[in-house]
Amino acid sequence: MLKLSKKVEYGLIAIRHIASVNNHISTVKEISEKYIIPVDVLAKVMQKLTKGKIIISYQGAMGGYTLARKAEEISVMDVISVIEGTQVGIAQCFSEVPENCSIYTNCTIKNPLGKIQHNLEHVFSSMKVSEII
Amino acid sequence: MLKLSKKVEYGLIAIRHIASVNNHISTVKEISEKYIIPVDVLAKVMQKLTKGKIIISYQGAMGGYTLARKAEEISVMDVISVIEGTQVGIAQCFSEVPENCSIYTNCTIKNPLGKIQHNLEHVFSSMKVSEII
DNA sequence: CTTATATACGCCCTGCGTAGTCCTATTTGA
DNA sequence: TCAAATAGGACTACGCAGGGCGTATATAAG
Ligand code: SF4
Ligand code: SF4
Repeated sequence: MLKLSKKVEYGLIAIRHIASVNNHISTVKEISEKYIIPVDVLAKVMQKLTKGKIIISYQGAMGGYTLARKAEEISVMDVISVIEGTQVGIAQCFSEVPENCSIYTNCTIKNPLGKIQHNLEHVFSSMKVSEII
Repeated sequence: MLKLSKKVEYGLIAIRHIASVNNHISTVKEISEKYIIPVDVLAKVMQKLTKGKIIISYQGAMGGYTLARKAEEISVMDVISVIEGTQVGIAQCFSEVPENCSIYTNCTIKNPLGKIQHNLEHVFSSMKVSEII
């Protein structure tokens, strides 16, 4: 609970790696071997990051990935939300339509939790990839 | 992912309820009916909160629960860690022995994540139950 | 001393999300 | 044409969240 998924961690490691080699093109194979990450899992993470416009993919031989923008402009929050796909929320009513929660109308803590949610988002958004190199 | 468990939400709702009736004794039945919470689930949550010294239980007829200390002295973090039992950590290496993570030695992001972890703990610790009434 | 009302606590079931493997298609440089 | 890469779907194994049940124990009230 409250734990980041391995996919997110793998994504951060990969992005940090690319940034650390001055944004030179890097392959999944290279990264997965260096950090001992299952290659298929990392591959799909990279695909999501590509779709999320965080990295750029180059197909074919000599292909690989580079960052789509500067490391200072990529936040941990960006990475999480792109990989996770769904809206990141500390509670169901923040990540889906509120009415999905069966006790929404009776819930007395959604407002205070909203405040926490806001603070959480700030923590994740203010940490940029450039700070983790 | 990154979501609070229902148990934690139920615990917070219950504690807030007891605080809102000026710490008068409240029963599981009463709370579960008022907020439409499965009674068995709430019961076990209350038992954990009792063991964690956050609330006090009174057994037998006319029994129930009251807070063990003032609402200003109960943080959301207290509730989470007592209900969750295990150490709350944003990543495996923070909630269990670090060596459990197979890539611990190669991991380049554990330090920055540690900073986030610290900030997170601060967010949860600084929100007290007295603020959610 | 009996009964009704509580908490205490263990077992089990079900669904879903996570992590991972395998396989195939497509792109592209040499 | 071939080899190296990305793209992406199908499938499995496992653990945990959420909840349902059954039973034991404590105690106030009659
Ligand atoms: S409504 Fe209350 S209980 Fe339902 S998800 Fe939001 S916070 Fe949790
Ligand atoms: S070591 Fe790196 S990968 Fe392993 S848990 Fe800690 S942060 Fe995640």
